[in-house]
Amino acid sequence: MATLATVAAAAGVSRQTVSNALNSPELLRPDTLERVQRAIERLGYTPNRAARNLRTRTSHLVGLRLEPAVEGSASGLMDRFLHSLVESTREAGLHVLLFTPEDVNNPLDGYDALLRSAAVDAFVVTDTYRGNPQAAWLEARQVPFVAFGRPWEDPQACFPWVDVDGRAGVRLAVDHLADKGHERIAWVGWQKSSYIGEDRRNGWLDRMHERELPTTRLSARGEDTIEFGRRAAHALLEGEHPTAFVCVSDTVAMGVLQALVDLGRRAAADDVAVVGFDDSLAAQVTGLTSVRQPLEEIAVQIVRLLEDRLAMRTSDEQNIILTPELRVRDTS
Amino acid sequence: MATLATVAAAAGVSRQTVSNALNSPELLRPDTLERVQRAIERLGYTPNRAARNLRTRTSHLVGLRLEPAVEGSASGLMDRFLHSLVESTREAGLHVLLFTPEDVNNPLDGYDALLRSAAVDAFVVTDTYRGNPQAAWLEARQVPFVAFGRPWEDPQACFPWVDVDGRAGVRLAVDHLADKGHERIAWVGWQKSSYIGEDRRNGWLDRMHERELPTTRLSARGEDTIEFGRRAAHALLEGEHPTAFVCVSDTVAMGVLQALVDLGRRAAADDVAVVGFDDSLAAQVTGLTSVRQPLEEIAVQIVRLLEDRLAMRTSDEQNIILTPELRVRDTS
DNA sequence: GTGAAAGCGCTAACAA
DNA sequence: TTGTTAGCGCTTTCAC
Repeated sequence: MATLATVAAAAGVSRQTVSNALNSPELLRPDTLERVQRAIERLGYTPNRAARNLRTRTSHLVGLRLEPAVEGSASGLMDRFLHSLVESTREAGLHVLLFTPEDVNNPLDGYDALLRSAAVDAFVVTDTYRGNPQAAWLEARQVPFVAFGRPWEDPQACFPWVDVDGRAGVRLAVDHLADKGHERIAWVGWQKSSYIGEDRRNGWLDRMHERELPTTRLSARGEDTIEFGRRAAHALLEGEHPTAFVCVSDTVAMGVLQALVDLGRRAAADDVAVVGFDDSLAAQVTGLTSVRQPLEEIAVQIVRLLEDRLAMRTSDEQNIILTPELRVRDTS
Repeated sequence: MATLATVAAAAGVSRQTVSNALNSPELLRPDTLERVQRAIERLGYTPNRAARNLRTRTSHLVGLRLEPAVEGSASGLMDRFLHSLVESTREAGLHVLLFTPEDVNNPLDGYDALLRSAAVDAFVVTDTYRGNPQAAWLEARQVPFVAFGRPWEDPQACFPWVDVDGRAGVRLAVDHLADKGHERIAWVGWQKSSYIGEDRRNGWLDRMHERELPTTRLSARGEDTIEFGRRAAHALLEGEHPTAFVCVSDTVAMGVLQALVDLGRRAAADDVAVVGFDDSLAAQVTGLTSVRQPLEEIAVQIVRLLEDRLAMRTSDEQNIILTPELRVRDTS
């Protein structure tokens, strides 16, 4: 395997000159540079990562803790997000290193070991929906990181994060349905304890009030399960006869769709309309209209903030909220 | 940050002794070992990865090239697989490093750079459905790797791989349906050019013949899209009136389900039964019976083979075929 | 603009 | 059983 020394010998220069050709090419005289570059090319030389890491005390690796996917939940956002993130990190000269905790219930598990062994330079923190002790922990240790998800329980918390404006997403959904003439638009959401759930629900409330549409007894709250969506839809349909449903998630929306099948009705623009949230594969495949998170853009912004942080630049705006878009399909 | 030297000084031993305490504890006298371990504990010492990597010429990193997820396709297996893989690698003291190619159409892109920079020790190759030039390329360079997916186009190819017995999976589906009394069981599959598609289809053929059930004009082939599934189901229902469909994928199965809705019929055990393949989130969420790939076990076996390979052990059996199971739900 | 020297933190080989 | 020496491949510093 070629090393700096090999290349230097081949090009008839010293090792440092080769190193400079790679890291500060502007220091070399053009002809020397080209001679070195040809030698590098010819020998297929690539700098050894371990040596470079040891010397520079960086790894160009970003850690990401993979949380267990929930079976039976429609979303599966991680796949799309991961791909975008790996793509963005590549363009920034970084790589993504995955890890899982030994103890899933300990939100800090796994971070410490990677950090102490200097295996990663930074983290991307994604599991912020349950609160983010990781963020506080990392912040306290001055570890560079960017969160996907904002610190709901502590809005004052000062660290870089990127999040989606769920509220705006649901507003889009309500507008879409109201524009189609729907007036009795129901909300099927998560429990009050969920910050994200309440944020999305507020989008529904906002717009319904702005458009002077009724909301009384048109809202249901429960778990993120199909079964809950189904039960909620049955109850709502029996009571206030909504003509449309906006759901906090695709999973819940799938339950609503099932309820309509139970009743021999169709989820469609001309009967009962249904809108989900996440634009999961299940939504794409069943023709469910859904709010789509801009995961690609989120990844780009996360990496941008990460680069700022790694370069010790303080970004002017280190909290970014992106607006989702509505993917209209058969069910609305 | 604590180093070997720090710990050695704290414990009153030499650096090498600390190193041995970590890597060959059996060499130390119990009391020395304990003294060193206490110092390690007290100082919160973890060996520096870069230094260790440089010295041992290993990184304990496994590269995985992330292929773009196909929008509109139901499967989304990668999420589940990745999680299992990361879990298994953790237990083996390895980590997963993700990368994407700059040029998606070049199946080799990305491997070379990681290899030459000694950034990874090995690869897990997953995109074998299009043939596997990567495998040949890696094999030629004696790079340790294990493939998820067998070398269909070159069964003689000699490298470690783990795959799922799609044929057996479909046999399970046919058995299940035939046991329920179905006789006219249709196949909706991929084009003849797909090895995986043909393998699965053979499972259908096998069992149908063994049970002396008809197959003539009960088979359709096409792309992996919902639209194809829908069209195929319409055509088959008009012609040979099948009472059940076995599909090569959940995506296609979703199309079949839509066709049934079009015709005002129900996908259910007592009307037209439908079985998919992959046990995607879409299947879980729509109640589609589906063949589930044992991704967790696949990951375990891949890591086992990887460890063998990295330890230069030649495994007795380096090709492993695992049998999927049937997840029975509402549609059958 | 180029080269020589030093050392990042670790482990393999050997000496004590 | 423990310690000493050397060096993995690179970059940083400083002299030329």
